[in-house]
Amino acid sequence: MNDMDISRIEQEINDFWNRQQIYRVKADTSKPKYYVLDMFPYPSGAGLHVGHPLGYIASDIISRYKRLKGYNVLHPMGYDAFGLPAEQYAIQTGQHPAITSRNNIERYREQLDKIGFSFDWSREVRTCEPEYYKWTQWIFIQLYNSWYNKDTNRAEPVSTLIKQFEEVGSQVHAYASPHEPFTPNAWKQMNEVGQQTILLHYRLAYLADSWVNWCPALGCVLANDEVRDGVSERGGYPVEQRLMKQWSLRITAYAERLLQGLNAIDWSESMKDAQRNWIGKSEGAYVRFSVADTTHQINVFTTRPDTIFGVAFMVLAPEHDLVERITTPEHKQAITEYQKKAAAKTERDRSTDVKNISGCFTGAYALHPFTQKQIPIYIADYVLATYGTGAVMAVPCGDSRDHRFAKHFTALNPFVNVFEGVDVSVEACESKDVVITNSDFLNGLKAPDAIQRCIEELTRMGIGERKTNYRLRDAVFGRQRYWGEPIPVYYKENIPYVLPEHELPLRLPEIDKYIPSETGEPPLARAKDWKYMGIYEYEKTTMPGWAGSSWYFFRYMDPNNPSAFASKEALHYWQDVDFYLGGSEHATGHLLYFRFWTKVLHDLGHVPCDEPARKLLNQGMIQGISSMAARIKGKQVFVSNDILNDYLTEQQLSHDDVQYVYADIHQVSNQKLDTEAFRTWNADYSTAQFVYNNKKEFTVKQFVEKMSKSKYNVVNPDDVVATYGADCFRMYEMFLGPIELSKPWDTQGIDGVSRFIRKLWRLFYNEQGQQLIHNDKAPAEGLKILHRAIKKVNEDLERLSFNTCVSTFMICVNDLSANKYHHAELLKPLLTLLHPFAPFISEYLWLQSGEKTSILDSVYPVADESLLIENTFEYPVSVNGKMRTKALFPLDKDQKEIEAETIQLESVQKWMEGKPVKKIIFVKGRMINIVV
RNA sequence: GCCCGGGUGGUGGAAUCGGUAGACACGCAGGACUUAAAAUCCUGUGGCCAGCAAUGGCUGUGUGGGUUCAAGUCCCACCCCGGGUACCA
Repeated sequence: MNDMDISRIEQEINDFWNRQQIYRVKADTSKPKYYVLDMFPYPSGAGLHVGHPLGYIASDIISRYKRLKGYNVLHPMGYDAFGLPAEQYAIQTGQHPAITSRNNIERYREQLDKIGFSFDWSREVRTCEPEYYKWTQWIFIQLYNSWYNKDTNRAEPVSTLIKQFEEVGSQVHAYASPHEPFTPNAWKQMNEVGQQTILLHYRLAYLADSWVNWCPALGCVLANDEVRDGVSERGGYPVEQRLMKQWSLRITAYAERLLQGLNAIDWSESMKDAQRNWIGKSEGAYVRFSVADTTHQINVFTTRPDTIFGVAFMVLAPEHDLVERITTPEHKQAITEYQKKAAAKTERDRSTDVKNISGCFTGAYALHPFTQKQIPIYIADYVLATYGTGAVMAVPCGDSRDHRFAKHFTALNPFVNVFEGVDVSVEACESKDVVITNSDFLNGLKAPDAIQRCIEELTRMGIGERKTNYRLRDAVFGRQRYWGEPIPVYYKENIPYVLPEHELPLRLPEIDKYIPSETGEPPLARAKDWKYMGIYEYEKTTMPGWAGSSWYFFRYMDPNNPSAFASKEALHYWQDVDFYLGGSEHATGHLLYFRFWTKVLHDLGHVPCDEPARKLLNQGMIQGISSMAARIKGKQVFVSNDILNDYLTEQQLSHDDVQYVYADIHQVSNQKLDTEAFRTWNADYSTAQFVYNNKKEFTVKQFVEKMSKSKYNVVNPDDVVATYGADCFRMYEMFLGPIELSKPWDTQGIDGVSRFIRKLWRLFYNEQGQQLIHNDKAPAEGLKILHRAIKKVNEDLERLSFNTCVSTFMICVNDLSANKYHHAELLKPLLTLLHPFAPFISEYLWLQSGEKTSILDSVYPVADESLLIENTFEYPVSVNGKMRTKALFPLDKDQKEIEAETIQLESVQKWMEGKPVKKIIFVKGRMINIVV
């Protein structure tokens, strides 16, 4: 080959790898296993854009690196194929989502194949295939058939719960939904319906009422995302909060273990923080307040029982059960109106908007447990029904929301301040570093002591107790959608029963339209004759998007197993994920559920590991750069953005006369628009006139936003690969910056990587296409160049700094080129070192240099430290902390001598200005600082 | 609002443990080669000031304070941008 023909090389090497089936992996006990996993993509209709492969490239580098280091690497890929966009598309076009999903997957596969990933495609999974979701349903059944035993601290089969019911009745130590207590005898005498109803309160998958955003016009529940200003984003219909009976998973039983488990895994602290905050453990107390003149009690959770003497009012969530019962007749109307207003807001709006304080007095009063004083009871939307007990004791001096509320309602002023020597007139004091006063038996105690003392007293009086609360809520599992896993449940006398395992999968039935039924039921209600055994109604909701992704990593271990979700052998060999890579936006969704399911499966003895992923890396997003051309409103006149102001002045126009329109990113280079391409791109612009700057250029305004078709800023990896080759694309994505940061895609700079690859090529071939590589002994300087790179790349890969690896390769190749080093002893280890980043060219040059087997079977180079030892160091010399000069000293030279010589340096003397030396800071091999 | 990130030249970024700020690239400017262009190669390139020049000085990591012999890095306060906020995936 005369010169580098990248597409031919990539083709040739791809064929070579395919012939060898080089990415097929099997359990092999002679090697240590290493499981590298990417968060699998949702196959959207838009195809892959340049942002998707970022993480896949990084994980592919790790996979190849580990393989070269002797590990048996599992590196699979699949598709998270159930989801809303496909369903939305189906609603609009009538196309079955299975078909669009299949097409999208095909397109994804084509794109992925071009980038040279080492995926073992024989292990591909698709969550929407019955062979896969059979096992998602199977896991649901395991959840349904389990309860959480607080004594053994794990999930157990419901059979052990029934045994305990027979012995101790509802005294069993379990995580359960609230229900009436019962005795062992009462249990035994219950009929089937009664027993099943009780059991549902304990199952890890259970039916319960949950608050949802219900949109009557669309006949479905909406995500907070899909609701804006109280109306649906689609169509603008009103949305209300409604209680709905839904399947939920009892993740709260695992709150403490999910929290503790974080200590044992190598995830970033920020990711762990996000999960810790989400779980939201807080320690405090339950306190029961009686409602004056009634038998009702308001149970509140508080983390600050020490401030109980500062309670100025009570606040219930507008949805709280007691509201109806305690509101006095004269306040009824106002309360009902307020409830309606609150119901129109999403939970997010309610907790976000702290500036608009609102609330409504119920007319009822609670009694202070210690003073028996009357405390007014309000409802307010800042109290959420879903957190704690849905009621708070409001202490204006100690809580900023309560403080704002009190300031807003003059009737609540003045309020008691229970903190000694703290001014709370302007804002609340939330610190626990305070001494309590105005508080009877708590007076003089520090807050932490007062908390303990108060809980003791509440417990003694039987009106409260110590309580650990979690913000984490049970996960609602049912969706009013079509394109998801059917929940394998049927109803008999209104009691849900799960399908027998041997009848799985319960296939998604065909329906005529992908919208709710005429009666407002979920789409599955449209399925004709869809009944269990032809008699019993099936569950009509489907599973959420996260169901299939909560366990997929197990399926990759044994993807085609028809009789188990994965064999015991496969699970035992592959265990867990060693390296997991995906976006940080999954912090509190997927990553929590995936840990939860793993723990449940572990408790039930199905999998060996308790945590799914030992190590996690979050890659950032690649954003798009949008370009907009300035156009004079109502005219076909476009003005170069850099001279826009001058033009406007000249024409006596203002900025209001300017309208910016999108230009396609492909017509723009270096902020300059190809005006001819722009003109032909859109028929509307065919008569456009352009006002150029004095260089005859037309510049556009550019800014960063999410990559999206409608913004004309999508860059497709295929185009980049076609122009520059896969190796260059891979290296450039890594070169862009730290993997975990988000950054806009900009091809400025890709030429540098492309030049690097050509430079590498020139180490092997001259312009005439003659091989330059030879077997002479490499000089010490050459070895030093190589081993410096080996050391740095190894270190950087271990700390996942991919961008600096690329720089290191550039430095190495620059140095080798400058010295005209073409020794095989230098170049061949370099190829192996480079292989994870640039698999095609490294494999090609490897084979061309006479090797018969793949570079993937070569030995990864190890840095020889002895080659890198330096004898001297050029010390930066500072005087009073300012760097003034440099001085070269042997590294083994005595510190005293160096100090003495340094002081004598002319430039040092100059800056010392004759002042006496106070101190000399000497850090060997780093710096010298002279303090005068 | 709350939680989690981030802010360094014209641009992407480097500086791993508190120790030479700007590695490596892009871009730009100048030069070589060429009939010309592309490609390639060489030189310069944070800003300001002085000097013909070598060079020297000042300044500089979002803003304002602080700790330290020494701060991009640590602490306090603030500003701006991105992500999440429980039915988008």
